[in-house]
Amino acid sequence: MTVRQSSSQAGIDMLLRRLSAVSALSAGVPECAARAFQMGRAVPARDLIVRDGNRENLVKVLVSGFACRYIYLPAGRRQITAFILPGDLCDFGFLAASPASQGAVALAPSVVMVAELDRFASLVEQQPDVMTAVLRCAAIDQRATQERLASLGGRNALHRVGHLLCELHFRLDQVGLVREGNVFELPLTQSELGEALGLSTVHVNRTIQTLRKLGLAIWRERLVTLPHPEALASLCSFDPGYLEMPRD
Amino acid sequence: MTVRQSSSQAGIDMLLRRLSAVSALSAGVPECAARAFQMGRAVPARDLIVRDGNRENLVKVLVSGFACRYIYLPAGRRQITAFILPGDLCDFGFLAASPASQGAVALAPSVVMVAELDRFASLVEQQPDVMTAVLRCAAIDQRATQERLASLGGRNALHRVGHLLCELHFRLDQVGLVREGNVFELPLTQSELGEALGLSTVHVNRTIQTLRKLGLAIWRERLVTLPHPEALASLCSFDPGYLEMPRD
DNA sequence: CGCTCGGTTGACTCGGGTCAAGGCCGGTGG
DNA sequence: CCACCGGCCTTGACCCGAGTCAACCGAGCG
Repeated sequence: MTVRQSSSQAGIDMLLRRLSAVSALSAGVPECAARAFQMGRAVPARDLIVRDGNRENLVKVLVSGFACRYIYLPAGRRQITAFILPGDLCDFGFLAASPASQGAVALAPSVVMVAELDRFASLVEQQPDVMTAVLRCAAIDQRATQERLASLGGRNALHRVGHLLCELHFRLDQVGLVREGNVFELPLTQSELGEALGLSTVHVNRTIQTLRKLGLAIWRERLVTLPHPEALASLCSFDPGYLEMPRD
Repeated sequence: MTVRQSSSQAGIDMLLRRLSAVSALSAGVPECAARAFQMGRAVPARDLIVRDGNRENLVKVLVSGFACRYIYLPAGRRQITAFILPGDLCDFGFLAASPASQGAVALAPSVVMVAELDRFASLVEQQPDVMTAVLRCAAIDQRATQERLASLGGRNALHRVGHLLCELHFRLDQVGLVREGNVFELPLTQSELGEALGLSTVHVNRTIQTLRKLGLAIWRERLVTLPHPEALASLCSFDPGYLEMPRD
């Protein structure tokens, strides 16, 4: 019972951290949100979180772990279109009353928290701030996709990898998941990185090594360290503007 | 006076064509929409339609012509993230009460129709169908971005160009802008195509020629002809699913 | 104990970028 | 009216970043 309580609370906390990074929330939100969402469910690595084309009428939030959205090219190649971090909504299809446009899959053992769409709708009705925040998250998601498009269109391998590391560092920091010394967990394989960046596994590997030799990023045993985040950001011309909402 | 009327009517028509391709609209929509929007304004090629980061509180619809959204890489390279066709909304930033995430610029002489945000809000209040349709357009826009991401990540030049031609053919057809014989206007330079697809101008040129030699696409004098749209679609594995909403 | 998966390395290839030059307009100014 | 100029398209020569193929290593696991 206590376990369920605390586990559920952790999920709500994470969601609130994410939402409040994006717009101010009024005082009643935590309680209302807690009523809308069910307890988190564990999802093993590689398990589907959202099936492509579904119509479940559920709003899903990643509580912990690591996930991604993807689409398949007919050639069999999988293109990762977005990384889903703790606090993030897994899919924004529900906003348009449309089926999920793409699948989402856990890349590491994860916990996912779910709300029925009608319960979420009444949450939003009581707490309009939440709607604003969610729409802003969707807008940021869209911008991040576009930024990655620009990466694939115009940056070389080194800049792509570095830029993505900067993005993940920034986003994880927003929800309090970066440790002392700019260290964070990155439970991805190099091949998955490649699927997101349009690079082969081999080349991702070599690029990581270059970054290590440059002293700009050390990635070992699922842990990434960025010794000089500003230097890396400037090398890859990473500007977090696209991940934030301007304060009014 | 009559000119204003008819010109304004053409804009509303185009918008309605686009919206009703995506979800059913109730009978009152045309009249309400006509009240919300002002008459179209001509925009010469290369002029800005939306300034990056603005907060104009305007909803803009492209009535005729051709436009794109873009972001700049610090290297100076411009990445085109979306093509805006007649009937399309130019920017979805207003949905999140956020500034425009990116600029939009006319690529050909165009006409843009504008609604004040509060007038648009009352249109949406009276006609909730419009909100659904707009959200679906935003969702489709997002999917198209992801599809292009997959193109840059996993397709070669021939497939990228062919796939984009298929997409434009499909979308122009949706709003009635494809002529007999699968001919449509494409007022773009090859360099602009390259900016959207992450290819150099030179290579776009060679690729177009290959498509012509294959008899799959003839592009000359701003006019594109697709002699065998199905053959091109199958070569590039173009599946328009991502541009449609499933019928309920 | 052998198998699979992820990371690492080397050798080779090739798609597409870059540079450079020439041709074809359409616009502009003398 | 013509000369000039700047976009845009086209072509050729050359080069390099990244893909592919192949092999090996270490760790976790049935």
